[in-house]
Amino acid sequence: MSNVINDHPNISPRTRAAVEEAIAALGYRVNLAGRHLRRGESGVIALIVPELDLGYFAELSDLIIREAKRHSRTVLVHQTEARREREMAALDGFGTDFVDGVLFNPLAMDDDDLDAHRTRLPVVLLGETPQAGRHHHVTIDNVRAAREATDHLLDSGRTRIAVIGGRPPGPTGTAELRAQGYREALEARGLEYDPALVRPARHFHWQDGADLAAELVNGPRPPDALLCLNDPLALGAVRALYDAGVGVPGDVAVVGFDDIALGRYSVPSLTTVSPDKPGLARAAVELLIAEIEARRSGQGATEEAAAEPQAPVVKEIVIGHTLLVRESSGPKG
Amino acid sequence: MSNVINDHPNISPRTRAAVEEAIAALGYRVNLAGRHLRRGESGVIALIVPELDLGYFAELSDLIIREAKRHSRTVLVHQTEARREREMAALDGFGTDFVDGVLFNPLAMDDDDLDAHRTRLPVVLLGETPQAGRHHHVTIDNVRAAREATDHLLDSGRTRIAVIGGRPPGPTGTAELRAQGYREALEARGLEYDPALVRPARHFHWQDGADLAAELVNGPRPPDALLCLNDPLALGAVRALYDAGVGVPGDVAVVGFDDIALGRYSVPSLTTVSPDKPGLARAAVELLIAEIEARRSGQGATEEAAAEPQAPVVKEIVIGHTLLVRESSGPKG
DNA sequence: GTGAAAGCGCTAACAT
DNA sequence: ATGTTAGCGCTTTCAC
Repeated sequence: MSNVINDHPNISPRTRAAVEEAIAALGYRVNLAGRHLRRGESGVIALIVPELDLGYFAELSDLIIREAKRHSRTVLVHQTEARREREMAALDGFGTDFVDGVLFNPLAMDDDDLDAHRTRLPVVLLGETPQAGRHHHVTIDNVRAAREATDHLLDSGRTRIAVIGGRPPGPTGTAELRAQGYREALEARGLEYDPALVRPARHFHWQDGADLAAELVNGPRPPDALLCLNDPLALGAVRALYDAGVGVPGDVAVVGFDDIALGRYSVPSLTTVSPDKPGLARAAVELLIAEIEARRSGQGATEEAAAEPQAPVVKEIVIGHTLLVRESSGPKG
Repeated sequence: MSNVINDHPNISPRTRAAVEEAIAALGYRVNLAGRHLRRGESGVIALIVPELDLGYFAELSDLIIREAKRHSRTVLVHQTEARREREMAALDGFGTDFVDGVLFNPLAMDDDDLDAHRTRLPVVLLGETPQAGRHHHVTIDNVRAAREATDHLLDSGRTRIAVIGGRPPGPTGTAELRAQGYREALEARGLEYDPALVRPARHFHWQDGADLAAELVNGPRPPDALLCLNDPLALGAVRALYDAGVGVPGDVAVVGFDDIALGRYSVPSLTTVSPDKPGLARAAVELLIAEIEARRSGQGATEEAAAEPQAPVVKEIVIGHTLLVRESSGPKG
């Protein structure tokens, strides 16, 4: 069987035709197990995300799967529920064994965890801007996005803006970066930063948004705007405000992040920061595949080069974003 | 290396300990490619669904992945966008090659397609009640569920109930079965069935729900209730009614199907038919794995048995459901 | 330009 | 109870 040679070298047209006919006649299909064993590459990449039903990750997964297919790869999706142990396990454990590389959107693991964690696989990080990463990563400019969203709220006359899902500004993680953008926007106008307005969320789900919004509006000095660090939090908040008889946007404006489809159809429709998801999917898949191929050919190259611990070049790709202004941040009433 | 033998036969405790220590010391991990090639089984099953960001399928996928992991299997998720060609391709094409079996939720393919389609892989169908299936399937009782939902609307004083996403009652597919349940509920009370009230949807998305609801309430004889065949359609409809100044549930009641998380937090919260998703996930995975194992051992058994075209026993498992009554179908105002 | 053969890492059958 | 071995289907190298 010289048929497999088909893929690359030179072959006479007649033989090729004959072989192709035989293939069709016998209904032959390559056995991926054999190929995988021989090549050491399965053609499968893993995508590790917190949770698919957050909307954002469902949409992103879809785009990544399509993009991977364009490159003849299959995608295996793992969910971590944003739990640190599960993120660790997904990077290294069950299900990672026949995968060529990993696209990873960490939520619970921080920079230190990531640095400490040694993986034999190529990894591309999504949605974070890790401080001193050993891995490539692709992300939006979270600080700037949060700052723009906050500016938008300030421009529309809001003065007490709470952050739902925020954590004190710090070097690590999406939440901190967005909180930092928020703080910068306040400082640029000489406004006071009130830590009481920044409320961390554990799960970034509807329920957390609802609970935190209820707490805030029932508190001593209620806010007149909510900067919610993702759309589910924002939609939960909207629901809680409705229950509390608080008008949106009349009494309180609400802004989210991620632009999930539902925000367009909710009542009121949701103002949100929309990352360029197709761009993100494309960049991430291409970066990962490049890394996989680099390592493969890198191995065969110089012995000395192979002795190096890791490729030293870490790429960071910043994806564009847009603030979509919709009903939930309309004029104060 | 006798270590691999570990898995099954008898071995002395001392040797086992020694081998395990060596494994730990060397950081050895089994190579799945080798195992796959040798065993002819990859430990991966495919899950083929229309779209993850419909909420329902994201939640279901999550449950199925968990369930599969309990059985030491990994799940590969494919999306078909409810397009017939992509459903066909997913059953047989790229990405199916290193999979031991398939869980398939068809939307576009009908009974005939399914019967015509020959797959070498074990298949379990989800969410349908195919007429003369060659495959196992697990589903809810769609006729009864739709009938209960319709009864609920009739009980609350509604008289003109439209079906969004419905297709004329017929033997095939979820939509037809639900429409049939709707019709039965009407007939049981001697009410007239008005085909103009049954509106098919192409995509079962928010937008379709919004469009169809708008059409209906702006029509000559607007309905006072909407039976929407999934939750996204229902949420889209709610949004369109709000835009049209129609009160929910005051003027029009809305009911959905599938119980996606968002329906609990929407304004108003959504009455919906809630299938027992964990039960569905469990039954589906167990059925598929049983089938995979049956075929594997079946091959080795009698030569004559292997000559039979297909195992003749097709199992149908019916999963429970509940009607969750929430705000969107409250009293008429 | 084409065919032959070795070997990827594993498991199941067999020999010890 | 343990060690040895053949061979799963593919790709790559090498000989023709």
